[in-house]
Amino acid sequence: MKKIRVLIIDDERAARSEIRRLLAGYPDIEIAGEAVNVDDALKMIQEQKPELLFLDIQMPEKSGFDLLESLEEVPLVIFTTAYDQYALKAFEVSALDYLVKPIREERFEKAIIQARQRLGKTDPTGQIFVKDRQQYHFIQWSSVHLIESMDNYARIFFGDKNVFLKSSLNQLEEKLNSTIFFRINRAQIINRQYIQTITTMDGRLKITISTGAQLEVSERQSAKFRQWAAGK
DNA sequence: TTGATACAATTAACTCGGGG
DNA sequence: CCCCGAGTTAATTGTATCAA
Repeated sequence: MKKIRVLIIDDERAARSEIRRLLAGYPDIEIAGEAVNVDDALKMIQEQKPELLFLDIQMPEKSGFDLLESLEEVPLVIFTTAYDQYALKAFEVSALDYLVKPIREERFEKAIIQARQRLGKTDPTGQIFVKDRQQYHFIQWSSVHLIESMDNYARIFFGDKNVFLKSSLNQLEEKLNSTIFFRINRAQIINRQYIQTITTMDGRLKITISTGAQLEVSERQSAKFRQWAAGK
Protein backbone atom coordinates (compact mmCIF):
# COMPACT_ATOMS: atom_id res chain seq x y z
CA MET A 1 0.00 0.00 0.00
CA LYS A 2 1.22 3.43 -0.89
CA LYS A 3 1.97 5.59 2.09
CA ILE A 4 0.47 9.00 2.57
CA ARG A 5 3.16 11.55 3.23
CA VAL A 6 2.17 14.23 5.70
CA LEU A 7 3.70 17.41 7.03
CA ILE A 8 2.87 18.75 10.46
CA ILE A 9 2.91 22.51 10.77
CA ASP A 10 2.43 24.04 14.19
CA ASP A 11 4.39 26.52 16.25
CA GLU A 12 3.73 24.61 19.47
CA ARG A 13 5.85 21.61 20.26
CA ALA A 14 3.07 20.04 22.30
CA ALA A 15 0.64 20.25 19.42
CA ARG A 16 3.10 18.68 17.00
CA SER A 17 3.81 15.75 19.27
CA GLU A 18 0.12 15.26 19.86
CA ILE A 19 -0.42 14.77 16.15
CA ARG A 20 2.62 12.57 15.94
CA ARG A 21 1.21 10.42 18.70
CA LEU A 22 -2.18 10.20 17.02
CA LEU A 23 -0.58 9.28 13.71
CA ALA A 24 1.40 6.46 15.27
CA GLY A 25 -1.59 4.19 14.91
CA TYR A 26 -1.72 4.58 11.14
CA PRO A 27 0.92 2.53 9.35
CA ASP A 28 -0.12 3.89 5.96
CA ILE A 29 0.88 7.38 6.95
CA GLU A 30 4.43 8.60 6.89
CA ILE A 31 5.52 11.81 8.54
CA ALA A 32 7.62 13.71 6.04
CA GLY A 33 8.54 16.39 8.51
CA GLU A 34 7.52 19.05 10.97
CA ALA A 35 7.62 22.79 10.54
CA VAL A 36 7.32 25.41 13.23
CA ASN A 37 6.48 28.36 11.01
CA VAL A 38 5.31 29.26 7.56
CA ASP A 39 8.72 29.90 6.05
CA ASP A 40 10.06 26.52 7.14
CA ALA A 41 6.89 24.89 5.94
CA LEU A 42 7.25 26.46 2.51
CA LYS A 43 10.71 25.00 2.09
CA MET A 44 9.67 21.59 3.31
CA ILE A 45 6.64 21.47 1.07
CA GLN A 46 8.78 22.23 -1.94
CA GLU A 47 11.32 19.59 -1.00
CA GLN A 48 9.09 16.87 0.33
CA LYS A 49 5.93 17.37 -1.69
CA PRO A 50 3.67 16.00 1.01
CA GLU A 51 0.19 14.92 0.06
CA LEU A 52 -1.43 16.09 3.26
CA LEU A 53 -0.84 18.91 5.72
CA PHE A 54 -1.80 19.17 9.33
CA LEU A 55 -1.85 22.90 9.55
CA ASP A 56 -2.24 25.19 12.51
CA ILE A 57 -4.05 28.36 11.56
CA GLN A 58 -2.85 30.77 14.22
CA MET A 59 0.89 31.07 14.29
CA PRO A 60 3.11 34.06 15.02
CA GLU A 61 4.32 35.98 11.98
CA LYS A 62 2.32 34.31 9.24
CA SER A 63 -0.86 32.27 9.51
CA GLY A 64 -1.71 28.94 8.03
CA PHE A 65 -3.86 30.78 5.53
CA ASP A 66 -0.89 32.85 4.42
CA LEU A 67 1.03 29.66 3.80
CA LEU A 68 -1.64 28.18 1.59
CA GLU A 69 -2.09 31.38 -0.36
CA SER A 70 1.55 31.38 -1.32
CA LEU A 71 1.53 27.86 -2.69
CA GLU A 72 1.05 27.20 -6.35
CA GLU A 73 -0.03 23.65 -5.70
CA VAL A 74 -1.92 23.08 -2.52
CA PRO A 75 -1.98 19.63 -0.95
CA LEU A 76 -4.94 18.36 1.03
CA VAL A 77 -5.22 20.22 4.30
CA ILE A 78 -6.54 19.30 7.69
CA PHE A 79 -6.63 22.41 9.83
CA THR A 80 -5.74 22.02 13.46
CA THR A 81 -6.89 24.90 15.53
CA ALA A 82 -7.90 26.06 18.95
CA TYR A 83 -10.85 27.88 17.40
CA ASP A 84 -14.16 26.17 17.60
CA GLN A 85 -15.97 25.14 14.47
CA TYR A 86 -18.29 28.09 14.58
CA ALA A 87 -15.51 30.57 14.73
CA LEU A 88 -13.93 28.80 11.79
CA LYS A 89 -17.10 28.99 9.81
CA ALA A 90 -16.63 32.71 9.79
CA PHE A 91 -13.72 32.17 7.46
CA GLU A 92 -15.92 30.34 4.99
CA VAL A 93 -13.15 27.94 4.27
CA SER A 94 -14.07 24.58 2.91
CA ALA A 95 -11.12 22.49 3.96
CA LEU A 96 -10.94 18.77 3.92
CA ASP A 97 -11.44 18.88 7.67
CA TYR A 98 -10.89 20.87 10.84
CA LEU A 99 -9.61 19.39 14.02
CA VAL A 100 -10.22 21.42 17.13
CA LYS A 101 -7.59 21.09 19.79
CA PRO A 102 -7.45 19.10 21.92
CA ILE A 103 -8.06 16.44 19.33
CA ARG A 104 -10.20 13.45 20.15
CA GLU A 105 -9.08 10.15 18.68
CA GLU A 106 -12.38 9.29 17.02
CA ARG A 107 -12.47 12.68 15.43
CA PHE A 108 -8.92 12.27 14.22
CA GLU A 109 -9.72 8.93 12.68
CA LYS A 110 -12.62 10.46 10.78
CA ALA A 111 -10.30 13.04 9.33
CA ILE A 112 -7.81 10.41 8.26
CA ILE A 113 -10.50 8.36 6.60
CA GLN A 114 -11.62 11.39 4.65
CA ALA A 115 -8.08 12.09 3.59
CA ARG A 116 -7.62 8.52 2.38
CA GLN A 117 -10.79 8.74 0.36
CA ARG A 118 -9.82 12.00 -1.26
CA LEU A 119 -6.36 10.78 -2.11
CA GLY A 120 -7.82 7.64 -3.56
CA LYS A 121 -9.73 9.60 -6.11
CA THR A 122 -7.15 10.77 -8.51
CA ASP A 123 -7.58 14.47 -8.99
CA PRO A 124 -5.13 15.27 -11.75
CA THR A 125 -5.54 19.01 -11.56
CA GLY A 126 -5.00 19.77 -7.92
CA GLN A 127 -6.23 22.79 -6.04
CA ILE A 128 -5.29 26.30 -5.07
CA PHE A 129 -6.11 28.44 -2.07
CA VAL A 130 -7.28 31.94 -2.75
CA LYS A 131 -8.46 34.81 -0.62
CA ASP A 132 -11.05 37.02 -2.15
CA ARG A 133 -12.08 39.88 0.04
CA GLN A 134 -12.94 38.23 3.35
CA GLN A 135 -13.46 34.81 1.89
CA TYR A 136 -11.00 31.99 1.59
CA HIS A 137 -11.56 29.31 -0.99
CA PHE A 138 -10.03 26.01 -1.79
CA ILE A 139 -10.55 25.83 -5.52
CA GLN A 140 -10.25 22.55 -7.34
CA TRP A 141 -8.96 23.25 -10.79
CA SER A 142 -11.42 20.68 -12.01
CA SER A 143 -14.24 22.90 -10.73
CA VAL A 144 -13.03 25.93 -12.66
CA HIS A 145 -14.85 26.40 -15.91
CA LEU A 146 -13.59 29.77 -17.07
CA ILE A 147 -10.66 32.09 -16.50
CA GLU A 148 -10.70 35.65 -17.78
CA SER A 149 -7.99 38.24 -17.80
CA MET A 150 -8.64 41.44 -15.90
CA ASP A 151 -5.78 43.89 -16.15
CA ASN A 152 -2.86 42.09 -14.59
CA TYR A 153 -5.08 39.67 -12.77
CA ALA A 154 -7.17 36.70 -13.63
CA ARG A 155 -10.76 36.19 -12.67
CA ILE A 156 -11.45 32.56 -11.97
CA PHE A 157 -14.99 31.26 -12.32
CA PHE A 158 -15.92 28.12 -10.44
CA GLY A 159 -19.34 26.92 -9.41
CA ASP A 160 -21.45 30.05 -9.22
CA LYS A 161 -18.63 32.10 -7.74
CA ASN A 162 -15.55 33.84 -9.00
CA VAL A 163 -12.38 35.15 -7.45
CA PHE A 164 -9.42 37.23 -8.49
CA LEU A 165 -6.02 35.67 -8.68
CA LYS A 166 -2.89 37.77 -8.79
CA SER A 167 -1.54 36.08 -11.87
CA SER A 168 -1.68 36.73 -15.58
CA LEU A 169 -3.40 34.47 -18.04
CA ASN A 170 -0.08 33.64 -19.63
CA GLN A 171 1.30 32.42 -16.36
CA LEU A 172 -1.79 30.37 -15.70
CA GLU A 173 -1.81 28.93 -19.17
CA GLU A 174 1.73 27.66 -18.69
CA LYS A 175 1.02 25.98 -15.43
CA LEU A 176 -2.36 24.51 -16.22
CA ASN A 177 -2.90 21.09 -17.63
CA SER A 178 -3.24 21.73 -21.33
CA THR A 179 -5.30 18.63 -21.91
CA ILE A 180 -8.04 20.13 -19.79
CA PHE A 181 -7.65 23.87 -20.22
CA PHE A 182 -7.63 25.69 -23.49
CA ARG A 183 -6.96 29.30 -24.35
CA ILE A 184 -9.83 30.23 -26.62
CA ASN A 185 -8.63 33.78 -27.17
CA ARG A 186 -6.22 36.19 -25.60
CA ALA A 187 -8.56 36.99 -22.77
CA GLN A 188 -10.11 33.67 -21.84
CA ILE A 189 -9.16 30.15 -20.88
CA ILE A 190 -11.83 27.50 -20.59
CA ASN A 191 -12.02 24.10 -19.01
CA ARG A 192 -12.99 21.78 -21.75
CA GLN A 193 -14.92 19.53 -19.39
CA TYR A 194 -17.57 22.21 -19.12
CA ILE A 195 -18.14 22.63 -22.83
CA GLN A 196 -21.73 21.92 -23.71
CA THR A 197 -22.18 22.85 -27.32
CA ILE A 198 -19.93 24.02 -30.07
CA THR A 199 -21.51 25.88 -32.94
CA THR A 200 -20.04 27.60 -35.89
CA MET A 201 -21.34 30.92 -37.16
CA ASP A 202 -19.79 32.04 -40.44
CA GLY A 203 -16.52 30.39 -39.68
CA ARG A 204 -16.35 31.43 -36.04
CA LEU A 205 -16.54 28.89 -33.30
CA LYS A 206 -18.94 29.60 -30.49
CA ILE A 207 -18.82 27.55 -27.34
CA THR A 208 -21.52 27.29 -24.75
CA ILE A 209 -20.36 26.14 -21.35
CA SER A 210 -22.46 24.63 -18.62
CA THR A 211 -23.18 27.99 -17.01
CA GLY A 212 -24.93 28.97 -20.19
CA ALA A 213 -22.31 31.54 -21.09
CA GLN A 214 -21.59 31.87 -24.78
CA LEU A 215 -17.94 32.29 -25.60
CA GLU A 216 -16.32 33.12 -28.88
CA VAL A 217 -13.19 31.39 -29.99
CA SER A 218 -10.89 33.65 -31.90
CA GLU A 219 -10.07 32.78 -35.48
CA ARG A 220 -6.52 31.81 -34.74
CA GLN A 221 -7.41 29.69 -31.77
CA SER A 222 -10.24 28.03 -33.67
CA ALA A 223 -7.72 26.22 -35.82
CA LYS A 224 -5.80 25.06 -32.79
CA PHE A 225 -8.98 24.13 -31.06
CA ARG A 226 -10.02 21.81 -33.85
CA GLN A 227 -6.69 20.05 -33.71
CA TRP A 228 -6.87 19.82 -29.96
CA ALA A 229 -10.40 18.52 -29.97
CA ALA A 230 -9.46 15.99 -32.61
CA GLY A 231 -6.42 14.98 -30.59
CA LYS A 232 -8.59 13.42 -27.92
C1' DT B 1 10.82 47.45 2.69
C1' DT B 2 6.70 46.16 0.72
C1' DG B 3 2.45 46.74 -1.99
C1' DA B 4 -0.74 48.86 -4.58
C1' DT B 5 -1.52 51.90 -8.56
C1' DA B 6 -0.55 54.36 -13.01
C1' DC B 7 1.35 54.80 -17.19
C1' DA B 8 4.10 53.81 -21.19
C1' DA B 9 6.34 50.36 -24.15
C1' DT B 10 6.34 45.90 -26.09
C1' DT B 11 4.53 42.47 -28.62
C1' DA B 12 1.46 38.72 -29.31
C1' DA B 13 -3.12 38.25 -30.76
C1' DC B 14 -6.84 40.16 -33.33
C1' DT B 15 -9.69 41.44 -37.68
C1' DC B 16 -10.26 41.70 -42.33
C1' DG B 17 -9.45 40.97 -47.08
C1' DG B 18 -7.29 38.32 -50.70
C1' DG B 19 -5.70 34.08 -52.69
C1' DG B 20 -4.51 29.21 -53.02
C1' DC C 1 -10.27 24.43 -45.43
C1' DC C 2 -5.50 26.90 -44.80
C1' DC C 3 -1.97 30.63 -45.20
C1' DC C 4 -0.34 35.52 -45.75
C1' DG C 5 -0.02 40.59 -44.96
C1' DA C 6 -1.39 45.09 -43.24
C1' DG C 7 -3.16 47.62 -39.86
C1' DT C 8 -5.43 47.60 -35.15
C1' DT C 9 -6.20 46.16 -30.34
C1' DA C 10 -5.17 44.91 -25.89
C1' DA C 11 -2.64 41.65 -22.54
C1' DT C 12 1.53 41.81 -20.38
C1' DT C 13 5.60 43.59 -18.61
C1' DG C 14 8.58 47.04 -16.84
C1' DT C 15 9.25 51.50 -14.62
C1' DA C 16 7.83 55.12 -11.72
C1' DT C 17 5.31 56.82 -7.92
C1' DC C 18 3.09 57.04 -3.53
C1' DA C 19 1.18 55.22 0.85
C1' DA C 20 1.64 52.18 4.81
